Amino acid sequence: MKADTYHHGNLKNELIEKGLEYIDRYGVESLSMRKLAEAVGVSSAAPYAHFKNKEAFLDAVQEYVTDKFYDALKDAADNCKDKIKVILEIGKRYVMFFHDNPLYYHFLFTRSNVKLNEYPPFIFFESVVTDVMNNYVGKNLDKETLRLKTIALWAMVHGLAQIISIEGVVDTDNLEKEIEKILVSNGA
Amino acid sequence: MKADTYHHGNLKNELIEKGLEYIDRYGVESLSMRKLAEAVGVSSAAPYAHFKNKEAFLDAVQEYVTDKFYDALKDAADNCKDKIKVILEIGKRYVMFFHDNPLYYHFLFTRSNVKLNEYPPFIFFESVVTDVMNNYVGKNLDKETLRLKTIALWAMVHGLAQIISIEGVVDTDNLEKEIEKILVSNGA
DNA sequence: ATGATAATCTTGACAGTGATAAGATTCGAT
DNA sequence: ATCGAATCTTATCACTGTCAAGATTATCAT
Repeated sequence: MKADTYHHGNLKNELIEKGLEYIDRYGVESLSMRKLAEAVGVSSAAPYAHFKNKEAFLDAVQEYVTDKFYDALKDAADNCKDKIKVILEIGKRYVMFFHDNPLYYHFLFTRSNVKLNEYPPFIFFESVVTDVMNNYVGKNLDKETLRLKTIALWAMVHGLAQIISIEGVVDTDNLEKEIEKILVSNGA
Repeated sequence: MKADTYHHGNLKNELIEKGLEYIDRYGVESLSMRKLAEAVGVSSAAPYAHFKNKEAFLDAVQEYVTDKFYDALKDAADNCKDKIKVILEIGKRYVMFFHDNPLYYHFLFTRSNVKLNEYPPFIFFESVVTDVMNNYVGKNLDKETLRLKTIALWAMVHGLAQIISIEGVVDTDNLEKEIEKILVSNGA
């Protein structure tokens, strides 16, 4: 082997990104470590120097996508001047994120290692809801009610994301407006 | 081979039921056609007389579970005398169905062949919502609003099922009561 | 009943998969 | 420059989905 290429140099990251590309295009099921290794130009056992097994590799990709997802929600919140509408904007971005990358949804939420209470996007969402409810909406809700409200909102947005991104119930003409209508009509 | 056992007799159904058992216990990922064949007492290629491939087999199992799911929702509606509360009761049963069998959820909704508009449980749900809104709740909603309302309700219940069954946000002490509170606080 | 045809099941094989062990190559700190 | 650690290759294993060929049984017209 040539000295130049024996050590790849950036294998770990490149595997993650190539893996995500595959998942986005073909879904997790059709992803194999060997094909991935070949696509990156490395032998089939090389990835196992960086990841204990396929499961651990997928965990890493999942974390990578979760970061993107989190950033998207945060960006939606940051770019919303009217604080009253911030929950709605996050909800729209949530749905659109998976609408743009339908295969992400299954990949992210099919893997059973998500504990919502420790899930950064949810924690962020909860803090926003709390903030908005306490400081911008008149009502002063108690902790319990606030939590139930948060869960209900998250559930609706989450369910909506699946329905729209994967099962195509809503026609895509005016998708964002349509999403808004649905969310608003149910307390977002 | 002994004459008595060469023809299994009920292989197709038994494969489906054994397969479901596996999925319920260990998840789809760890299900292999060969193990399944062995568990049922048949050679590894036998299943392919009944199913074109693994995909087609899983489709059959999925249909089988979907029927159970549909029956559960229908049963919840039938056993509810107070028509005003029927949506709530369906929602509770929906969530509980997957709470009792968490691995069903991923199996059912991970497979990307569900089109909500042709999905019997959803069609049933939509008809119930329409009926209740038109005949038991005072409001006379137009078709468009009704449809958005239905989608929002379904999305919330659907999202809630995932959150509760898999991600364990709500403690299980008074689960049904808790679900009720969440749904009621958001228009169910 | 007999025989033909179809349905069902077995055996044996193939390529592809995740994973590991043993060894080769290179990097980095000393 | 050297030695240990990190990284990569080669070879191999058990397992998987699936198919082709043939064996066995069921079905049904005659």
